Amino acid sequence: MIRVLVVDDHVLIRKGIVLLLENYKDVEVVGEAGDGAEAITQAISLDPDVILMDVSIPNGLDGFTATQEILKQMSNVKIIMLTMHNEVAYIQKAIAVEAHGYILKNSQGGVLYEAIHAVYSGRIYYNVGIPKEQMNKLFAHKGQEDKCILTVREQEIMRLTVLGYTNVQIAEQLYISSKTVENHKSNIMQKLDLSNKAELIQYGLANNYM
Amino acid sequence: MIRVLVVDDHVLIRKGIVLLLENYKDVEVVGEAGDGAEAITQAISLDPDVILMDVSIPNGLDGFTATQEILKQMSNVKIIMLTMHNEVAYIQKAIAVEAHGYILKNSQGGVLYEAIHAVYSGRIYYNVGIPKEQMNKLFAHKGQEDKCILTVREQEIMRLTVLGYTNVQIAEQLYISSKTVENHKSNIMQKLDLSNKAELIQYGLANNYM
DNA sequence: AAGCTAATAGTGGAAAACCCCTATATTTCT
DNA sequence: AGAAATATAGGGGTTTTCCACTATTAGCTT
Repeated sequence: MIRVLVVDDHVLIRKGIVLLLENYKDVEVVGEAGDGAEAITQAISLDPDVILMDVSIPNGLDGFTATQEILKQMSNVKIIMLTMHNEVAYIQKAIAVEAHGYILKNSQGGVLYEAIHAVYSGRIYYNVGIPKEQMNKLFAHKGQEDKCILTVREQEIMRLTVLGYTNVQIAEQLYISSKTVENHKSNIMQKLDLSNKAELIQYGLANNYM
Repeated sequence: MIRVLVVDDHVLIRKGIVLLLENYKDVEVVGEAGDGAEAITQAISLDPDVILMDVSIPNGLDGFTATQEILKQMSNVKIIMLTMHNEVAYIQKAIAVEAHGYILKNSQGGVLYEAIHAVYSGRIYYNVGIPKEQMNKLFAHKGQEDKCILTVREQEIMRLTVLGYTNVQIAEQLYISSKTVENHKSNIMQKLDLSNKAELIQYGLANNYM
């Protein structure tokens, strides 16, 4: 029996996935979580074999950060990232936090089952829509590129910027000064070598910061 | 028995929803579709009682457009929009295309069942996280805004705006003055009853002006 | 202890956006 | 022919960005 914890902020989707998993006789859903913080406490108290972790869960603590936290405290659990996006930036991030699996929400149901079995028996299972050579390159460059990736705060700024909020509106939402927002923005631009706002927005859109 | 068609591009989520629905004895899932075009053909051939329609389905034909098309050809079917976003612009759009229901993916499972029953028996079911007065205003303004369709030029301005270009950059691309761009923008905002840039951008993103 | 990074906040000036108007030529609808 | 919609452009004033700096604090790393 593989004991699974399901993490997704959308109740409907989470319940759906749980039902889907309950079809399999050797899989048991032992718990559910709706955000990153809950995921961490549930992981510790339930000690599941596998965690299905949605990437874009709310309340600051995203799926990657939660994954990192959990793996820091529990070395035995296997974590599969679950997302709608097959953007390279996400996959890179998943590799960086050493997630054991990565599958897309528009996979067939069988893929989910396969992934659970694969990571449970110690394998790495990345089912993504990008060429194998590129995947290998990503794994090879592991460790290098977590320095060219945005911090959690920067990601949040990026997201809100893409959504068209002004610096002042972003500042209000995050309880910081609009000047700080400005600074984060220019740091992001420097990190990603972007030279104007349009490029920033388009990078954000391409990498699904929405 | 209420015959339901489920439309969502993410296979995993779709299967999950189907399983969720199959728990209810008076609901029968008669079909599934993964994009707008498929939704339309399935709707016509299966003649379901209720369609659960995800908003952000790919391949150009989004959930709203598909809904409009289907309702144009079949007056009896009830359509519930299903989305992650409770943005006003989305809800407005749902009202404009005369969807019978609108629920969020992070609703409880029971909400889905309630919604299906409500629309099946002829009621309107909008379960959204915004105040009632605002909802009423949105419904009151209905009819005004289905003629509020953007002109070709306005759509172009919208697209470039969403992509983060400044007024001057847009002006250069279209060989017009930046003042004209400004005017188009404010016309768009007036037409769509949007009060700031963030709403404009989010409307644009929601409606795939990218 | 020294150094690094992330997050915070500021100054000050130039550029751009935003807002509320007016105005004109063209096309399209009635 | 007259009215309405579309696309164009500008004036003038207020607010916001953008840019190039400086600076402080907290939390790591070595």
